[in-house]
Amino acid sequence: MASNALFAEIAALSGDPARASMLHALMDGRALTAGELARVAGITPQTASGHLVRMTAVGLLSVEKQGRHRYHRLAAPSVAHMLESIMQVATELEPDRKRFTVGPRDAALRTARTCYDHFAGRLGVALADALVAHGHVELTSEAGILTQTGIEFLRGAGVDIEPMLAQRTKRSGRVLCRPCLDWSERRLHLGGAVGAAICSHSMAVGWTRRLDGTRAVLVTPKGDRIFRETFGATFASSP
Amino acid sequence: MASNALFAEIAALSGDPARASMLHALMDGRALTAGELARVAGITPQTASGHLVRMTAVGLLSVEKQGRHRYHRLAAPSVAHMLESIMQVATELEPDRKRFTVGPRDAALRTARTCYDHFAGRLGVALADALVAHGHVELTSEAGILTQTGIEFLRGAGVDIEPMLAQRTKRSGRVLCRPCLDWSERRLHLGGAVGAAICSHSMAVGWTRRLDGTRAVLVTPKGDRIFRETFGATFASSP
DNA sequence: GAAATGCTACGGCGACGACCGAAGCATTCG
DNA sequence: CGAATGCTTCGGTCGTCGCCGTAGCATTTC
Repeated sequence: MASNALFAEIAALSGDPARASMLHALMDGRALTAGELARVAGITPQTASGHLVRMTAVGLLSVEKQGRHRYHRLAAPSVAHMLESIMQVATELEPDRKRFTVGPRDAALRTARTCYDHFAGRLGVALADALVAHGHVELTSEAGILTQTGIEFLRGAGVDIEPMLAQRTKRSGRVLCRPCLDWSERRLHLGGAVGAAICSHSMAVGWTRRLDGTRAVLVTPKGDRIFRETFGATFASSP
Repeated sequence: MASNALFAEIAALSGDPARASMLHALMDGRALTAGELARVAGITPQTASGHLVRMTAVGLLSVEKQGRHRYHRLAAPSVAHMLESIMQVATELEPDRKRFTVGPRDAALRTARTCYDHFAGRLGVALADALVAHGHVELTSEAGILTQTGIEFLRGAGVDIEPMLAQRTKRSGRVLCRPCLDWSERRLHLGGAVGAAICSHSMAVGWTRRLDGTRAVLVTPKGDRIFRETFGATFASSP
């Protein structure tokens, strides 16, 4: 197989601490500037620029020029999925040293955050649990499906699922979706197209909004009511 | 998040050409000796030993001592899944230079091989296609499910699916499974517990057997008949 | 017991690459 | 038009790591 070199290059690009920090910061699906990424990684802009050029050249990142800024984002969902899977291995191999350092910022991240294109943290897990409990979704570590009642439920909640219905399998009338292991909660939550649809709709109608410049997500009072009353999800904003 | 260092270390370990070769060779789920892995990677045993110690220390590999040999294998399915996901990114980013160099060995690999614990290559794709065509499996790039008729079909074919039935979701009576993108065929095939069950059963009853010391798989005449007549899979042993 | 095999620890060499300072291009603002 | 901002390119330094040769330990074989 000739692609061994490319495989190694991709893994090596992900394997430098500074680049890993940048990729991690990009995992919420937003586009960040080179300066922001440099700050996240704790390196100078020159060094960050070099890293970004390399990752873009290989195709891990895509760049969009806007004024004097250059916005970088993950080039494809498969890249996000790869980072997830590496993170999952890291989570499994993590020794028992206390799991994650606790800080104010981390607290917000654990409460609710985005994971590339869907919700994670306690919010993501709570929503997934609620959907499973009501029979709207079935979920295992290998795969998930949105049931017929789930399709109707989401449609009723205003979440646009038409694109997903187009790709659903003929016989089932159900939409397959992807499970995603949350690294802070160590629980499954809802990824894939279904999770993305819920997340983007929540942002669009103001159930949630992004917090400053991080992956953290704020649940608005309106969203809190919807999630509790309509979705039936119970989660506390503080652990 | 404190696990950034571990994330980077895991990716870096996968990112060296020699180590990548070894991990790749281990992706069929078998356990190989340090010497075999050294030969695969094209390095001396001393160097390979160093690599293996490091990967084992972190937890990517597990070792089993047997006489004067030390057998190394991937430590967990999540590691195989991670390697798959990196390979998928590599496949997507591969420039148009002709896909894979053709050689006698490669031809056998493209016909039928194992992918950690299930079938890949034309055999894997053909089996997945046939199961989908008969309504036994539904498959998208995000997830897959084994339908009720699929459960009965596999049971009738003698494939042990009891362990999977134990983890199936209550309401559906269906077993979720994992899709896996084949890097040579660029098509989905059947991974996860369902794919593993089919593969191990095929090996056990002699429908297939491993070819010398590689990932390549030979379909026996008996297996060829079963796959064609019972599964309804059509695939040619030469492209 | 001695030789052979498989693997691992040690030491040194060589190269790749991560990093920053200085300098140069684009873009925006006053 | 200058000044400021954001980013990139270039040169040079330094640390890390992949590699092998030698040597040493375990296990098997004769």
